[in-house]
Amino acid sequence: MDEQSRDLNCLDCLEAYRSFFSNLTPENLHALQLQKFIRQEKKGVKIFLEGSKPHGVFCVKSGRIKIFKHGSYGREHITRLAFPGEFIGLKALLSGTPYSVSAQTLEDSVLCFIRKKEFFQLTLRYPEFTSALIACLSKQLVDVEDKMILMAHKPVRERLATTMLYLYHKFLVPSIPPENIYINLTRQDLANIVGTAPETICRILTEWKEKKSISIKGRKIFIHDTNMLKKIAGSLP
Amino acid sequence: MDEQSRDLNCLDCLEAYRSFFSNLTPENLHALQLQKFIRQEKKGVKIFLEGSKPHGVFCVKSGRIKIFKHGSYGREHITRLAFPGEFIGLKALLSGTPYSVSAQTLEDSVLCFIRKKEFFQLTLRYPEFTSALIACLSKQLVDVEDKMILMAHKPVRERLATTMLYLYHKFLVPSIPPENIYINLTRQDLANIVGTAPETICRILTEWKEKKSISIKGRKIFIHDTNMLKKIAGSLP
DNA sequence: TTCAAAAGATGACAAATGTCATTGTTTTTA
DNA sequence: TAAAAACAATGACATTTGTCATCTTTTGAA
Repeated sequence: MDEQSRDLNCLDCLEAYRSFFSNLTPENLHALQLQKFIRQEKKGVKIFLEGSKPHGVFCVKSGRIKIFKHGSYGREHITRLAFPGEFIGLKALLSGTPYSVSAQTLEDSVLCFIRKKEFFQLTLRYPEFTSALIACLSKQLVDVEDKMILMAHKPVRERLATTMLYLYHKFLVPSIPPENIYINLTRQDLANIVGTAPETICRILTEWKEKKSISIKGRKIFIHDTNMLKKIAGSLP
Repeated sequence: MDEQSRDLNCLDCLEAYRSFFSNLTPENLHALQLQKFIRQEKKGVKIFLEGSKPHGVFCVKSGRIKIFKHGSYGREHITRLAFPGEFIGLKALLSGTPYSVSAQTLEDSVLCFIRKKEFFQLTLRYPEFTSALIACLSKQLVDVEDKMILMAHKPVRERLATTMLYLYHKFLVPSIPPENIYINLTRQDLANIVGTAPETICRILTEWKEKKSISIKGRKIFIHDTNMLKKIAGSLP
């Protein structure tokens, strides 16, 4: 941990409206606020490794984090990207098992860290905190099951469309007009999310580009026609 | 609910050693025992439907239950099979959302039912019950993520090998010698778990049969050489 | 700003999987 | 137990996706 301080407020994270913290009462939040450490990291830094033991839980303050598993033949399987306001390493901490995944920054990022001991004190002291945790885990379970079905039962094109729509919404920020939002991931990372080869990603993207549904500037992917993607994803008739 | 009684003991379910209940104290178990209803169902009966609201949680006493989602074109995506000692509908109850899946018996089955109100009273009265729930959900999350990676990043042959090994272990019962254990599912159901067409299942099974690693009697699949399957599944070198 | 290294795009071909049709067998139900 | 219905197996062929090679463009570090 390169730098530690306590000068960022948890209320800032609340602004990341998708946060788990939006379930918490101000009292819970204040308790959390007193307990946390700040960790600033450059792009490409590993936060923790598959197999190691968690000593607490992280919350993303800014930046994006890649959560992944090493597969055979040096392949990488990305299980999710973590955005501001989201927990990292919650599962491992709660189940009392080593990390089942690794985490690495995709860009310069700031993380908050709450130590194991203080985290569990919070669960003991604030029952609503525990309820929020259970609701959060159940919700995650529903989401992962949906993703599992998507991966198991749909062709690559459909998986990519669904993934890009999902990412698009995650990248959306109120302060930036939607048409300026872009997905900024390597083709390899996209392939590692969708479960295919980077060449296949390129081909499908080129096809959609020719249909003017998206445009591509280097690594950046701009989405113009979400309805077209929704049709392919099967969420529109 | 066709029949209701209270004459089955939760300790019986403990014998289903894989049960969540093995995490519970005798006191918790006794409390549960007093609260539950019994529901006996024939093969093929729907226990609940995707989109409906949960009024409690089920626990499988005997039989096997198919948990699935309806997809496009009348397809069916099986997310899991529930065996004796396992909960059904826990996610939905805990997250306070409608069922995200449907449940249907694969054979004549007996289920226990604990009503919502009594279930949440248990969580309030017994903190260890809540901890067990959180650990259970976290564990499930790890499992589903593994399954997601399997489905997203592995070819059908590997997915089928992994699935069959998993099912084989689930079907194992101490009272029956392992060589008499068989997987008893339609090719369609297997395909709906693995995410492929039933024809593809048939072809791979025939291939393995010719290699003497399995044998097939009608619908029943006997596994002779688990190591060969483990090799294909990638869990052996 | 420049340049090396990394990443993107694309063609050619191979392999895996899906679809449809047909036939024989097992399972279910009356 | 017999007939009907559902299921399993298999061939032929279409489609999708993966792999390898090559060339171009972008990115990031000096």
